Amino acid sequence: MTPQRKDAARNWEHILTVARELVDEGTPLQLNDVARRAGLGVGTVYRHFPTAEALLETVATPCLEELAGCGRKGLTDDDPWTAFAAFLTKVVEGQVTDPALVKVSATTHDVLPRTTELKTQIMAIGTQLLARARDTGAVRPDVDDADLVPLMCGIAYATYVHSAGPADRLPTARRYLDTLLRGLHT
Amino acid sequence: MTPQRKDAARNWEHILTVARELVDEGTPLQLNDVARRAGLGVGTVYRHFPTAEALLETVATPCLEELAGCGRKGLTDDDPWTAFAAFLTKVVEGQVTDPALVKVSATTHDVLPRTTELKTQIMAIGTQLLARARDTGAVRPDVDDADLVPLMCGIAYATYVHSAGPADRLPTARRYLDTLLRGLHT
Amino acid sequence: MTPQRKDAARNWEHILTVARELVDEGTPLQLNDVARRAGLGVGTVYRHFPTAEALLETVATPCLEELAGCGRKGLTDDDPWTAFAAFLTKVVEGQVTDPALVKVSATTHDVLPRTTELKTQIMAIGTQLLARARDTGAVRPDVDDADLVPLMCGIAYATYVHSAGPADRLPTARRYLDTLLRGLHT
Amino acid sequence: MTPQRKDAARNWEHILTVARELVDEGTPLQLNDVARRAGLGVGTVYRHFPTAEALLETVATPCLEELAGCGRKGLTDDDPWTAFAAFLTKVVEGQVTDPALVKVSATTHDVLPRTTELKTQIMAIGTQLLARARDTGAVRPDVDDADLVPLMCGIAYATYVHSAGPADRLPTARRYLDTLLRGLHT
DNA sequence: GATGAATGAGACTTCATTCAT
DNA sequence: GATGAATGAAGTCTCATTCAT
Repeated sequence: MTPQRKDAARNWEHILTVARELVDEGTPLQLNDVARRAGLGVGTVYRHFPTAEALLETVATPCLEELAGCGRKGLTDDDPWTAFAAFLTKVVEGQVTDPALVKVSATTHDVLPRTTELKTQIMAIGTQLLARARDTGAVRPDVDDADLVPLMCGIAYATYVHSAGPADRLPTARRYLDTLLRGLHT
Repeated sequence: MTPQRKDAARNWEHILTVARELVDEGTPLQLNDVARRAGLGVGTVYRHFPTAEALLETVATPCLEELAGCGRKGLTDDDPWTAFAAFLTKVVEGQVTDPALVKVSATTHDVLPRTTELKTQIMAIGTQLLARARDTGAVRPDVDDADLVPLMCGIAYATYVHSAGPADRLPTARRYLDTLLRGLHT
Repeated sequence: MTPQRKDAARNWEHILTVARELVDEGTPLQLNDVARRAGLGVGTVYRHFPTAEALLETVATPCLEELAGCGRKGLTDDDPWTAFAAFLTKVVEGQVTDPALVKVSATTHDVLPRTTELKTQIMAIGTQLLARARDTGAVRPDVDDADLVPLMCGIAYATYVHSAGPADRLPTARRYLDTLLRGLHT
Repeated sequence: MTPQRKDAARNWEHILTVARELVDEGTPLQLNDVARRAGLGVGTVYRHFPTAEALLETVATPCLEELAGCGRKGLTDDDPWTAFAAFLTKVVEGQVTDPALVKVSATTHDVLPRTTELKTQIMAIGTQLLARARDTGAVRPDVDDADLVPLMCGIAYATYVHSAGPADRLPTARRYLDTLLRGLHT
């Protein structure tokens, strides 16, 4: 996936950096835009990322990887409920910090295999954490695995609707998640 | 608001019907599109609805009115918590039945005065219902008035992310809201 | 030309008043606009004035008539040069006071017979005043009748290019005309 | 300003040629029109010239440059009055040969920096030539620098009002300017 | 590989005019 | 006669994508 030639690799990185900036600004990702800001030809951007979705997913990939990592660590945590809650907190924090993550999470259809793979892993981890917590009787039977991602997206969305600026977001999101978790806890 | 002439009134209704369909399909409202589907000239649509937002808000208006009505009735309910919960349920059901409602609710800036008026009413009702419930000690202090709309939008969003088709939506939304309400309840 | 029925006559007047306002504001004359401002249906405006040009010419008519009147009086003036200069001054003052006049004067093709008639009269008067002035030897042979209207339009145009607002216009136009007249005088 | 690639340069020239034709025909410059006539996509025209004004100013640029050049030469002329008169003649001839020039001159707001620069230069030259002529006592104090551009535009406008076709224009304009100059001369 | 010019569909909007009521 | 709703051509502009250089 990562190109061979050194300059190509440099371009690839640069495009990603620019895309990250645009996403963080809330600007819709347009490949032309990215190219202009990156000081590259449109064609170059298209060569590296055939569609805007591909670019968006690539932008989101590191965050997805980090979440997967956190989740894996959480699986070794002794207290199932704490592990579960901590994981969801990570997810929500990620989504609220990174608009790319909400978009990618909310979609069923991915364009990059890597995205699907990571989303599957995260789903699986969520499923396990939920199962473990449920086994200890800490979780009510109201939700199942398929609800986790939607609920996290919902909290992120609520946060965006509520917040004036990026600064408010983290505390708001935590507050909303806490309320939800209390609802889930036995 | 509704025009006087019979043919104009018919067109107005027709445009609204078509817009409703598009909204329900999830298609972004474009006035040209509406015109084409309605078999009307673009100008006609623009005459009735100067912008897509105006049309969207008009589509959402009946639902907003219904919600306001329900809410007013809820204020007379004896049990504050039940009234509060019932109102939020209505709101979420509305949003999940009608995508227009989520969009209109999630925006701060309205183009129709009527929309602002209704949203203000609904907000006021929510505020009162929340205050009454809180006064009886039924509600934790985690949330305040400004959280109600975002949370309802969040639940609707979560529902859309989760659901395969419109059919799943109502039960899912209720389930999510119930969980949230349990988190809010003392 | 003037309609029979009293209400029709009233409408006719009203349309004209509104059109006058728009012209004075520098707004391009649009029959829809006129109708809206007049609180009348478009159809009514169209009935009275089939085209924007017809309306514009009608707006300009009183000024044209006044100019014709002034000119006729000027023909009886004893001093041919003074009469000539005074007439051109009137014309320029009219054009600079009334944007409709420049437009109507600058066009060859009129839509109302009355306009053509008045423009012809004014032309004829200009021709005579010029001839009389020339006969006394007061005017250089540089210009002929066909130059009078263009030159007056040119001065009006120069004035509009120069001026910040309507207030500056009259003195500027007079200054420009004086210079021109000095150039014409023997 | 001119693009690097050969085909792009060709298009740029072609667009300019077409625009020139439209301007000469008296057709208002519309980018769509230009594209159609040039057999190019609209986007191509927009890429080269973001607005109709930008295109119009680019069309006018060569004439403006030539005028600036003439003016600079005129500053070295021994006879201030002749130099002044000759410069104004050039200006008027330019405006009457090229309708773009009148429009660009009559506007205060330019979109291309180059246009502003050239107009400023020409203004400065006019100011100096006028000052020099006035210092020798050759010019009446009736006009000042701010009148030069409006007066030239006025003469051009008068010429367009007068003339049947392009052929008449040059002699007419010269005649009008001569008369004006006589009015300015001591 | 990199470039960025070209493309043209399509969205948005305005407006002169017609014609049903 | 009066009304104003309807029309749709035409203008403006944007943007995703292709392809010649």
